[in-house]
Amino acid sequence: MRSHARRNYDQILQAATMVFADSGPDASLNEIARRAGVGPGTLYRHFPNRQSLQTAVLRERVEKLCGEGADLLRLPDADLALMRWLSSLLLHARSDKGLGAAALTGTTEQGAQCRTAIVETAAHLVARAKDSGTVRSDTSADDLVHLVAGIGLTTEHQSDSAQAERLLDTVLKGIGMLAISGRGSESPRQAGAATERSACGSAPRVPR
Amino acid sequence: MRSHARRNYDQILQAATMVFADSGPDASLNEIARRAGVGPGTLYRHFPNRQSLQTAVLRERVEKLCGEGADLLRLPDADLALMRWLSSLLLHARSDKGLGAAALTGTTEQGAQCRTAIVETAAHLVARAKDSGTVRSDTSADDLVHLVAGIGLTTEHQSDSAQAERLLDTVLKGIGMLAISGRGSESPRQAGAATERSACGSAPRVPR
DNA sequence: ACCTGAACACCGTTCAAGT
DNA sequence: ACCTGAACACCGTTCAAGT
Repeated sequence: MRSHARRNYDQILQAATMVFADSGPDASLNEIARRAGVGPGTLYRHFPNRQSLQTAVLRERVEKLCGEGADLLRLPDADLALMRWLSSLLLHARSDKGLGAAALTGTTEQGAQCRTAIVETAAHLVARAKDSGTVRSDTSADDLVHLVAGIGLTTEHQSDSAQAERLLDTVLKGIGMLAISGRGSESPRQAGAATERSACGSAPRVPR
Repeated sequence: MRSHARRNYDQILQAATMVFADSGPDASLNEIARRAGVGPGTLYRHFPNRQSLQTAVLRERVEKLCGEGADLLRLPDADLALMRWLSSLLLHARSDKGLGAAALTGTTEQGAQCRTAIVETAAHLVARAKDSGTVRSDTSADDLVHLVAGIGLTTEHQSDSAQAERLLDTVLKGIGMLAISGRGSESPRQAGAATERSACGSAPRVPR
């Protein structure tokens, strides 16, 4: 019978992934249960609250995101590494109509756990960018994650990510990156996250 | 009979103000109708959707906020004026558990109207801060409002506003304000929005 | 003509009844 | 002992029935 329960768990997770992708973080839990072919009680037994289901769906993505952060620590340019990772974090926050950002701002135990992993990854990249990069020493990793989550939330209804990337560039300038050239900068092309990313194309992110 | 309808309208608005303050932007519309002593249909007749009720509650506050922005245009220091107004905007966004920010990111006609008024006010202050202040010329008023709304959303569950103000300081630095002293700044007290505001105390914001 | 609340479909959540 | 879906209270929304 244990295998039956396990199968239910997997089906709920699979259904939740689909429904959250369709309808965003506030999707109906009953619909998820319906699509998984189980009763609502079964869903609640496996996932006591909405956020535990959200974070379960996001778990793999968050692990991948943190893994990418660890890889980027090997990149020679500390600033570039942090910049790239924050771009990925923004992509994560904006995924599935703000599901990533919603999980990041949650207050339950599962949400806090998810945020802790992300903030720790950010902290490593930030520390290195302070030491060998241009990032100001008073920069807080937790603040940075909150700012990116905020950008994700405020742009979550936009399908285009252009504005979100522009907002991230402003934040990057705010912590000392992107070579601010002072008042009334005339340079039409700042080396922002957007342009950096497209210029880099599909090149591997970590040198061997 | 028209006066009766008018009285209903006022009672709904008054009830909505109370309930939104208690329960935030997602408060139950039926409860608002109940507290106003009317049926749900009456509420829907006066306010066809949730956002029209939210913006009606916020209308006075938004007008006051825009009025404050117009007053601040008379302040000699253009940077300080923009800084103070963005502090007020953040306060607005965070009010009533994120009601202000929710109205700012909405997609209905009423929400767009509310946002337009705020972005226009921001645009005047930004333009002046570019001309006679330190704000970079590529700064967008719309982006700025989105950033503040994002900070409001990402900190809406926090009763303390300390982090929100810190995040705003980072954004201000990102647009060229707050006298960035370069990499690894050692100065423990940046002249941020938070400290500026408390240092100013209850002094009038506009000189005569 | 304008206003209204009973009624509908749906939601989140629980817990008595099953295996 | 573990699992479950019928049942409950509530939500947003509508529209036939009232004045």
